[in-house]
Amino acid sequence: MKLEGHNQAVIPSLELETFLPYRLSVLSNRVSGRIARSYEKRFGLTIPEWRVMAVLGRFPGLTAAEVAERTAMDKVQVSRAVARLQRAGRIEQRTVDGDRRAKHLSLSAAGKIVHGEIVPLAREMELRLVVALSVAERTQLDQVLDKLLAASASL
Amino acid sequence: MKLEGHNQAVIPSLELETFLPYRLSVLSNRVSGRIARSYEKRFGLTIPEWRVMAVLGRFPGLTAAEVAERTAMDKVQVSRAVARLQRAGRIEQRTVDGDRRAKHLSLSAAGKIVHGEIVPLAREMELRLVVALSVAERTQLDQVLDKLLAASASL
DNA sequence: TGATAATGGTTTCAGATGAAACTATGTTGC
DNA sequence: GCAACATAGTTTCATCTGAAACCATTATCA
Repeated sequence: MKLEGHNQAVIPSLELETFLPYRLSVLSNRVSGRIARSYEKRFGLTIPEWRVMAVLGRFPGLTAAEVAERTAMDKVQVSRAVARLQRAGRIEQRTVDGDRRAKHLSLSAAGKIVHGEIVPLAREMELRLVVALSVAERTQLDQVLDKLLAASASL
Repeated sequence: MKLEGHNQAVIPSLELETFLPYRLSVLSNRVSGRIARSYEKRFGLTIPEWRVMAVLGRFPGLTAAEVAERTAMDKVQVSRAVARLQRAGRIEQRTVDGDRRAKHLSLSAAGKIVHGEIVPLAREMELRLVVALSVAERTQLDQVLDKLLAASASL
């Protein structure tokens, strides 16, 4: 005997607004998009280009493959970003004897200047986001993100 | 008098691996990508198409503009996703008298079947992610995400 | 050695994308 | 009623993208 007041089958539905992957996606797209627009306007940089610059600012001399690994970009993206950055004179490459395939990349003087201007800008954006959180919440967020990132690696 | 053991200027650098927007982006791309691959393979659906189906599964009869609003997609994306879904016979549209511009969309019978198969799959992916967290952490995550989403809206 | 495989990186090709222009329908104010 | 504007949705165009094919160099090993 049915207790429901109707005979419609219960369809499993997905509430996007409470679905974690969706929420992450909306948040991430908004934040990255916002930051990207600001340096796109000022320096004509795309997100991949900026990522390459960010990582080279910290680890000069990486090869394209190493950049790809550290930025979670694929090698095609890196190759194209590097090509554009070079045309714009923002990075330099140098071949180390031993392996003539690998290009060791680093920021040029001009690139360092751009890098130096964007970093505070990016940090400010991050700050504007986390001011919404208490100190305790920021710690929680970091820990939870660590765990989720680890879990996501083995999906 | 300098205390540092070197005279190199301190260059503000950005540690991508601790930079919140970056971490969010990596996590989100991994998760969405993983889910997307699974329904891409089985049903040939793209992310925008799946999002449209998800929201129509829950709110049949929405117009394209309303779908766009609920999914955080733009109207072009929705228009194209709808076109493809229709070609594949997964949604239906109906014009309500009153406004002949608006198309009210809903899943077709075939669309409902696909929808019904993907939802558990998506939920399982979400589950595989959050099992890495304690119950308390899940609550924290939800609250923190609420706050970040609100903050990100006014960046 | 020299053949085969592996690696670093680039190019090609076909499809995806977003911004802006466009078509069609509705609304507003006179 | 009708000119001007707003809205729903589509199309166009130029650019971006990822997968696979590709080239060059280095490693493996019979």
